[in-house]
Amino acid sequence: MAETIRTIPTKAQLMERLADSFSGYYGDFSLAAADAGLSASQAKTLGVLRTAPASMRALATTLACDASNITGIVDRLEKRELVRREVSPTDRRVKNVVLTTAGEETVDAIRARMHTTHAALDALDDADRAVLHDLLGRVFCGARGPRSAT
Amino acid sequence: MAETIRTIPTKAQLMERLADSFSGYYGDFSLAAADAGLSASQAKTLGVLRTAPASMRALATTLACDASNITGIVDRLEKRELVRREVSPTDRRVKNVVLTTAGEETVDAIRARMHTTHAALDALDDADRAVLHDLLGRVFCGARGPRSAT
DNA sequence: TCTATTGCTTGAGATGCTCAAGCAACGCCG
DNA sequence: CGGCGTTGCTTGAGCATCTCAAGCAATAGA
Repeated sequence: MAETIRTIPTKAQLMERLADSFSGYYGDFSLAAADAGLSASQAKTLGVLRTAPASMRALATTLACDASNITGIVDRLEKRELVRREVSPTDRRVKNVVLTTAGEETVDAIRARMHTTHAALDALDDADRAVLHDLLGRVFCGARGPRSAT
Repeated sequence: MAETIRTIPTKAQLMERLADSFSGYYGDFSLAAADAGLSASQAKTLGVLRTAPASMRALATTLACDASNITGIVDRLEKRELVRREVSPTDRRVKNVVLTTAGEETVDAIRARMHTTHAALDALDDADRAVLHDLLGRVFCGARGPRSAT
């Protein structure tokens, strides 16, 4: 990989870049979701569940909205059999929302249809992709940096 | 900066990381917007306008939604004097939406209140921030890579 | 047990969103 | 010039999303 020369961005520039990036990603995402006949909120919810099942409460926290909101979204997803409510065995108040097989396929199909994002990622080489994956993990997922060979 | 060792993520892993990252960003963003008394859509619209004024049509394209949708959002933003409609001098059909000073301050205030994101960015050093800024630009803004010193 | 808390749902009211329809301004072409 | 298709925005209908307040069932703690 080449040594690169960059100017250091200010914090405000970086925030603006994040906002622009998010805007671009979200546009691509919601168009892909619409292709699958889903709203952005529904697709976002499916996406969260792709990693692991979650309770209604956990979904509300992750999506930063009121729990009553999740009730309606999950109602509609359940009606389409993309998702299933399962009463928690350890706490009968809790309902765990689980993706059905059709639900998993839908998430994958939506991600596959994000043509703009895919094309952009294709323009990166493996090393850049690795760096991006790592940096995003550290910023948004609280991951530690990779092993350092200093 | 240290030489680092990373494993190469698959495309699917990278897509999932992007989804998680934007989920995290969106949560932080919409909480900050709510602090300012704005919905996520309203705040997103203001954010787009922070870079430059745009016509209703351009906003609809950028936000990947119907133009009639923008009418309502801009109506409400205008009612709060965060935004102004200006008839284009070159095409009287077109209305350019421009941020007021209060609007600019609101965007900046929202970005400043994104504590989770700020804290995460603070954990990066300057070099990492530069790399992140560059990679996001190449993926989502169609920017070319930085000058290479290979 | 009694009580406070937690997880989910319901209903009301505002906003977001898409579609179809409509008006005004533009552009082109005869 | 005059006609005519196109474009930019708005309106209205209909449903989804979202917040808030209220309510019920199950849990946890005293």
